[in-house]
Amino acid sequence: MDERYDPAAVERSAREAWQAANAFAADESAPGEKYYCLSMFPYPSGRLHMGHVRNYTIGDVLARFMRMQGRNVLQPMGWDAFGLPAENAAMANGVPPARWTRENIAYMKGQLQSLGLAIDWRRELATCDPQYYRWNQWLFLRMLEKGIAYKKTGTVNWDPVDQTVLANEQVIDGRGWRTGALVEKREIPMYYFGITKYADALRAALDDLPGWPERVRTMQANWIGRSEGVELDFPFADDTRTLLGNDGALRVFTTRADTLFGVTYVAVAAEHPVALAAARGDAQLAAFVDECKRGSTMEADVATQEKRGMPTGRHVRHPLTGLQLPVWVANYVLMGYGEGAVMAVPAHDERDFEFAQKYSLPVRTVVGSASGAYDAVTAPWQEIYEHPGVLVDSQQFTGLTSAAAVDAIATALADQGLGKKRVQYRLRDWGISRQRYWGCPIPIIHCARCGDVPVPDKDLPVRLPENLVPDGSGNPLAKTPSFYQCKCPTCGGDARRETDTMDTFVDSSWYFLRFACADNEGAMVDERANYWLQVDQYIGGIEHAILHLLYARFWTRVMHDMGMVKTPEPFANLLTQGMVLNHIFHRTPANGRRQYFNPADVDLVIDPVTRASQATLRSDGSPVTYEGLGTMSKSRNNGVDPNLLTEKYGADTARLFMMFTAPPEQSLEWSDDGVLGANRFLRRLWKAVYEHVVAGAGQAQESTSAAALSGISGGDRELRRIAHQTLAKVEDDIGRRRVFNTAVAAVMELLNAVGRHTGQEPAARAVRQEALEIAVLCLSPIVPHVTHALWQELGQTQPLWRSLWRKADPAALVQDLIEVVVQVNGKLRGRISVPPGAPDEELRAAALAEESVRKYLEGQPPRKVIVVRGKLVNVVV
RNA sequence: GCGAAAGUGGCGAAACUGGUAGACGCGCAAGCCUUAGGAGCUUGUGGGGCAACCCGUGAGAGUUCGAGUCUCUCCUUUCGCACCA
Repeated sequence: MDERYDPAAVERSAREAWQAANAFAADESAPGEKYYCLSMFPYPSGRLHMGHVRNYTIGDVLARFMRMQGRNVLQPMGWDAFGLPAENAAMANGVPPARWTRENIAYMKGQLQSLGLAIDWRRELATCDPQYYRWNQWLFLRMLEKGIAYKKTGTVNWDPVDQTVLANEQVIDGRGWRTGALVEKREIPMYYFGITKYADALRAALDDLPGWPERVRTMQANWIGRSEGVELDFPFADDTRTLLGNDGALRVFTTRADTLFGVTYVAVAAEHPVALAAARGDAQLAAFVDECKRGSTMEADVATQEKRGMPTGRHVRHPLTGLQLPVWVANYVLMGYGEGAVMAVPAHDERDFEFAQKYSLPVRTVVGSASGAYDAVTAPWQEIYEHPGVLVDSQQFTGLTSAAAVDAIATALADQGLGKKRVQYRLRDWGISRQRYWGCPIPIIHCARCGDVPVPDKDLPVRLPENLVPDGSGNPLAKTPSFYQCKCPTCGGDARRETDTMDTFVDSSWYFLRFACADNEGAMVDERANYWLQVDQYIGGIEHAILHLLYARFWTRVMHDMGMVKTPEPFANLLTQGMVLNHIFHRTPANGRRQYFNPADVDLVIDPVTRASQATLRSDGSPVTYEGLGTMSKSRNNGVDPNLLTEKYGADTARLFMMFTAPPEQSLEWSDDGVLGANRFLRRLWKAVYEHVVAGAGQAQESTSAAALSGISGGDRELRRIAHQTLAKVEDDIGRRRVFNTAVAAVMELLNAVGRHTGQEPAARAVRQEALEIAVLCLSPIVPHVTHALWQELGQTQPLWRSLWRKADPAALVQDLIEVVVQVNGKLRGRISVPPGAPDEELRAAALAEESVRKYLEGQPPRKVIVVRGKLVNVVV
């Protein structure tokens, strides 16, 4: 055995052994209960970052641990390979996105492999493979048939200079990111998935996901946003009905039907038909409506805008009082929610109040607090009262509580056919059309005679040409006749192929199903998906808490309803790992842009008393500004390249650092010293095994069976107890609690105990042999390479990756005497040693006999004595 | 604004069920060793005090024999959502 721990050699040989044995190939017919362990697949951006390393290490620890528990484990890996960055890189380098993407995949696969992940690479897939995305297209067509997918106009960000659609992240301060031109909103036809039909099912099923973090479930529930209310009609009081050509009423949705008698105006969104109709005869209004359409479609931007509006000149009648009310266009009303129109109650709604104040609209108070603290009758008009309460000035509903009034008013409206109770969701249908090149083509053909014709299944996949280079102006597919020119499948005439591609969230909504049967060319999924699904453990970043996870749940449910998979929910357990943080340093030169410096080049000193920080750039000795901790990112130059880390110390050190420094859900602070510490521990582990092995060289190996070790005593017995305690603790920490830092700490303690243990007689050697085996076994999911080597050095014939976890020997855990704490008035005053099963009376007597206790009793009997068996005795004096 | 989570040594953290606060590691200090290394080993390390002891988990109150843990009020930080009618 080498005296020195050489990570490069150790890791190479371990990986070769795994590869030669095809050690992590997952087989449906293998024994053991299945365990599907999945980390979110990466976007092939070019290189792995530390967030990936953390994500995949967590998954690998669980996958390897479960293997050792006898489970039949599947851990696959793939590539979320479509998307905008490839197009940007293509523009910058003049290389087709396909080539850029595939080169990145090849490089990053090498990086992943050097981390030693126990992955079944035979199942690898990339979403840009036609054999993958053909099934996107296929299911899209099935959804179209079922009416789950449909076409309607939607609003997009339009760059008038580049003549192209922009993603939200390409709009900066309302301007196009490349041209700086003011972005416009544009209505274009798009395809949608009817996820709102599933809103209630998706929301209700959140309660059946106990393995998901509470906060993710809350975020999803809020996103779906269920609210119960009343939809009601305000009949038009003028000729608007003929103008619109509809049944003659303005429909609104409200959750506060109890405030109906406080309505003083009705407000509609700029895109509302009433607004558009009114604008036709009113140039000023038309200009305002037009202005509202400009600007970003981002809701967060909309939210910060000042409230503005204009009267339409149109009027409606109050459904119950018949009073005439003006209709306003208001920029705070969203076309996409409810009916795109609201009944405005300035007295009881802050937004309506603000608007009414600005435009001098009347305020009518109709609810007061039940306690009388807020007197609705005498309340000044400058105040609003948003809480529920008791109704005033509301005809026959006066005196009812808000809750009762909602029901009574809804009934009254329903009787007249003017309204009914309804549930409204915040969630909107999922628009999947993207006017982009590098994505999955939407399989539709537009024919002048036959309309929008689905591509027949036999013609799938609609292949994306891979040789195009986008130039930033519009979608290259729309400029490639060989792609868009086609024949109509129905009439055979000349037709035009849809050039929009699908949102990349579609690609990632079902990849976990395809891993189960990635080689099946004849079907999207097969029975193997039912074997592996649900994913037993899904691991990924919190940034996917809403969209990806919700879309994946929706897609799985659609496939479930079509009878393609048995489970409606894809992920049984979810672990959201924390971010990887590092320090951020910058300088702002007088003339130029802020310049960021890598923390590796900066010395940081923080005064422990004043908290003042002093950061100095090493190269020039001058100060830089310290911004604090933040997520590792290219733009702030505070990333650490995983390659440098693995080249210097090896993958095991990187993995150990990640697992030891913080629990998986918490953010993790980068620390060079911490990495060094992890490496030091592995060297100590190596040395401990080395010294043990060398000292015993040439001797027969002592038996470490429980029977052989039953007669040991003293230090031997103590070490054996610690070893078996560690075994139990690590199993619990990894298997149940999902905390790895305390598992590592426990093994560190075990190794410290091994260091204190001496003796070369057979019994001592056997105990130490067993303790080292347990240490190596416990660490093996976390640092698989070095433990693979040490396991062999400890004389094991079965390779570690084939070995099973050991159960702690109950006999080893038994202690002759245990320490019990003695408190006086809850303060620690002493300790006594007693047999584990000692009765309360004995504990009480022993505690009272303690010198430290008698001192406080001063000859008096204690007021009270509390005995917690096996833990403590508290004497109250 | 709404919602959620979190505040513990010089630092990362531990304390899972109300029961010894600070395990484990980093850093630091002293000493030892040496093939002088990004090495290794030993010891110490919450604050105060010679000591007995006292004080200590963001602040303040409460429940309890006993509170980092439970309750209330407040402060701070982080994250998410954000004109959702």
